[in-house]
Amino acid sequence: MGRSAKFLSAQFLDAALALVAEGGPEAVTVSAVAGSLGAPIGSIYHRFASRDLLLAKMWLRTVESFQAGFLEILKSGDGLRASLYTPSWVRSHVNEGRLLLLYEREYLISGEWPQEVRDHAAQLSRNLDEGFRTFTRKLFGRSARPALQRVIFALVDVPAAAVRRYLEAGEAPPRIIDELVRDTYIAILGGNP
Amino acid sequence: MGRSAKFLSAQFLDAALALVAEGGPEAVTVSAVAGSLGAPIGSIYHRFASRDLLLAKMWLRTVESFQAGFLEILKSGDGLRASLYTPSWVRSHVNEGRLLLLYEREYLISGEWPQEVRDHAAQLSRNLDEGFRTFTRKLFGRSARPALQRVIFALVDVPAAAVRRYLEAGEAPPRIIDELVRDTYIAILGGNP
DNA sequence: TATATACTAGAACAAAACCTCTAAAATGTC
DNA sequence: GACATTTTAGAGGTTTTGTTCTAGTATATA
Repeated sequence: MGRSAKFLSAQFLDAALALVAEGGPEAVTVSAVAGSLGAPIGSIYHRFASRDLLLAKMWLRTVESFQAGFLEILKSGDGLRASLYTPSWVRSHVNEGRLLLLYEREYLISGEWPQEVRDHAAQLSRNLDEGFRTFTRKLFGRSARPALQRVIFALVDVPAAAVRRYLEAGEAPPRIIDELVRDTYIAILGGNP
Repeated sequence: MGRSAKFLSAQFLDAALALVAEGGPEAVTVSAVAGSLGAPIGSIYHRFASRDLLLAKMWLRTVESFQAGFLEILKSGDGLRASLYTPSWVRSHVNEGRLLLLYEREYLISGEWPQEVRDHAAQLSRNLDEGFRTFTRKLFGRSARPALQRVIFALVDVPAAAVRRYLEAGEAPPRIIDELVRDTYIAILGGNP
């Protein structure tokens, strides 16, 4: 049933990820991806209709990987642990961390997104929203909007901020930032009904 | 002493800034900058040796503008007010905020930086470091490294994080984030000798 | 007014990007 | 072994980019 593949889709995504992490989105040219695997350009277009679709798939795969672990903790209701998930995850996923935290999504995939990608992204976004909303309800009772903003700040924005400058420098985030994230979490969400 | 200028350097920088803010660094093509002013390409190269230099000058001008106000407050010793400077500045400088907070510097100007730019950037960086160090000494006595990290977290990283998601969405940061930044500041640096 | 000078104007060029397209290679099924 | 199908292979087209270069234009000063 046909020739067996020499290069898998995942390999192209991995190569693209490494290129983004090292040189930013514009380093991910189709020929650079091919070149870093020793693969021909044709093999990439055989699997991905366009460069944009390759980047989008890479982005979705990475977000999904991050969110899976994050949502699991969030659903357990342990907010403090959820806030520490980002530093922890980033330490074992440096390239992925650089992709998600250093580059704007709209900028990574310019122009119109393919429908398939839009749907997947929308679903991931819904899952995350849902997770935050139920967590917020659990913590504050009825989810008033300022409450949700506090939660997102403490669980997403602050951990990302703590980690970003180290990712930019290409270093692993030091242990001290866990303290900072924890202290901030307690200040923002700690003393709550 | 020669023909009077129809287009000033600052106009090119302004146009480039608007383009970055709207479409990211890759939207800043030389012809796009020229086009948005109705200027010929030659006029740009008459003032800037290369596209990279244009972007670098734009970046330096923006950083300098931000830092001037920030350092003034920092020198006064009012850390809380310094932490609220970022949200405030960003509200009145949306494009500049997007430039500084959304795009990695190394990525904006790819490759080697011209010497002149490196010197200027190094000086700005020294000024900022110096400001943080004296502030930290004032607050903690001898500047131990973890103390400096706390200061940078509370004064730079957290305010930037609070603001970033609104800049990405193209909105002005709401007032509530000032509360969050303030609460975090107090938690991280508030109860100190 | 004449001239030197600062600037505008944009055509032209080389490099690089994305993508297409044709041909060949390799493998499972009859 | 022959065929159908999947995949590799990469040369070539089109578009866009940064940059150069030559020619022309307008102005301050003498």
